[in-house]
Amino acid sequence: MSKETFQKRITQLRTFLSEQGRLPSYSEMCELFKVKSKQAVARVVDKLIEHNLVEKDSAGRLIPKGIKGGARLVGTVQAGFPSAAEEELCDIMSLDDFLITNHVASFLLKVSGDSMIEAGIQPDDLVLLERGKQPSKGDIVVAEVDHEWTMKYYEKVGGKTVLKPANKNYPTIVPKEELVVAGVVTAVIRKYH
Amino acid sequence: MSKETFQKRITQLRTFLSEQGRLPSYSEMCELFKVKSKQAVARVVDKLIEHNLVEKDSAGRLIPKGIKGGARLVGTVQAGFPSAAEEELCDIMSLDDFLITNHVASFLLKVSGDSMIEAGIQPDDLVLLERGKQPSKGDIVVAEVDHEWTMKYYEKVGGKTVLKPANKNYPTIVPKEELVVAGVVTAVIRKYH
DNA sequence: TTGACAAGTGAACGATCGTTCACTATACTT
DNA sequence: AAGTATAGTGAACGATCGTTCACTTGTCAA
Repeated sequence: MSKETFQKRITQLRTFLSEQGRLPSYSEMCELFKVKSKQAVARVVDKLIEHNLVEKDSAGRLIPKGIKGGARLVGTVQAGFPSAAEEELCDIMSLDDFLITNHVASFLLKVSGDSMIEAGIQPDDLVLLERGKQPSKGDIVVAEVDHEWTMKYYEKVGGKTVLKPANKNYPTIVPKEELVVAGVVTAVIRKYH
Repeated sequence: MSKETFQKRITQLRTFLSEQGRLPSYSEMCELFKVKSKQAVARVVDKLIEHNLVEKDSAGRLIPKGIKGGARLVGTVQAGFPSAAEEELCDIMSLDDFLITNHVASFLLKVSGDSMIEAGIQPDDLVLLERGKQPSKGDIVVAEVDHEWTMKYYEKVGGKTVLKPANKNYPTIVPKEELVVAGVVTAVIRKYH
């Protein structure tokens, strides 16, 4: 099979996966690849496994691996875009898998206010929170302090926990009564429209 | 079936999905749910479809819908965390699906330099680019200008395209020879470690 | 206590699954 | 031109798929 044909079929699989949420069966791949025999498909699948794009479970069912839903990570802004030829070599990265390490404890909150603007967190950004994680000095946390919710830097001053904004127009918060850290910010996501 | 049992089973499905990359078959759900009959599973599936968590394709195979890999979107920072009781009601959002609208034309680049710092884009952030999209005034673009790659605001001054940084220490770029817009920034992603 | 509904059992169904067989067609090398 | 992999064909296989049957058990309200 030519390299171009193989790449085209990977794209077809990727499209099917993102549309159907699963990999096609062998018969479905026959239609997809315009071939009439499952044996032909089986050879393609073997090649996919060689390239670490899919896996097989114990019953022979296909599990997506390198072929998942994310975007290609291709380099840096300075280096610019790779040529079309290099593109295919790059890793596909699922943003879900990349950002979310603890599925059950992760939440998204929309940012309101500009108290963390100097940390590059703007109003209407989304922050990914991991609940129950122990915050370290300098982490950004979402906390309930004196019955109000806020997002700030988690800092220690003289053995006492304080919450520092990343905006010089706001004061550092020294909790009077109670400080409940609800979660640690593990990622920031901003989408442009 | 009690509400708690149902929620537990949704969690089991979600775990299976994120581990195996697919939804379990009816027999596998029998083991997963600790029941012995597929009829029992079929009723659970019907309930999942009612709640819009999964779909069935024409052949009866299950397609994940509301049950996908993302994180729960639960509100705003000001409002804080919902109570544990409310949590389950929230939408699960796949970050892949949310951020990436055009799979084949989307790429990730790592940001180098601080020329967009005032737009909340810091060094080592990731930007999601859509290649080939027509930029509008005010969009952030990655472009090759006079043989160098850079990320800037896309602006028009007197009918001519210029690239403005979001950092007052950098000058506006007026392209001398050529300006090639490689892609428009559609999202910014920052991960803390 | 009884009745009604929900949840689970166990067995059967045709359809499709992934695998494997022997064979043919195409492409490329020597 | 002959030889050799590579790619595709077509048919068969047992296993598992999702569906459906009649039936039993569990739960809660009247």
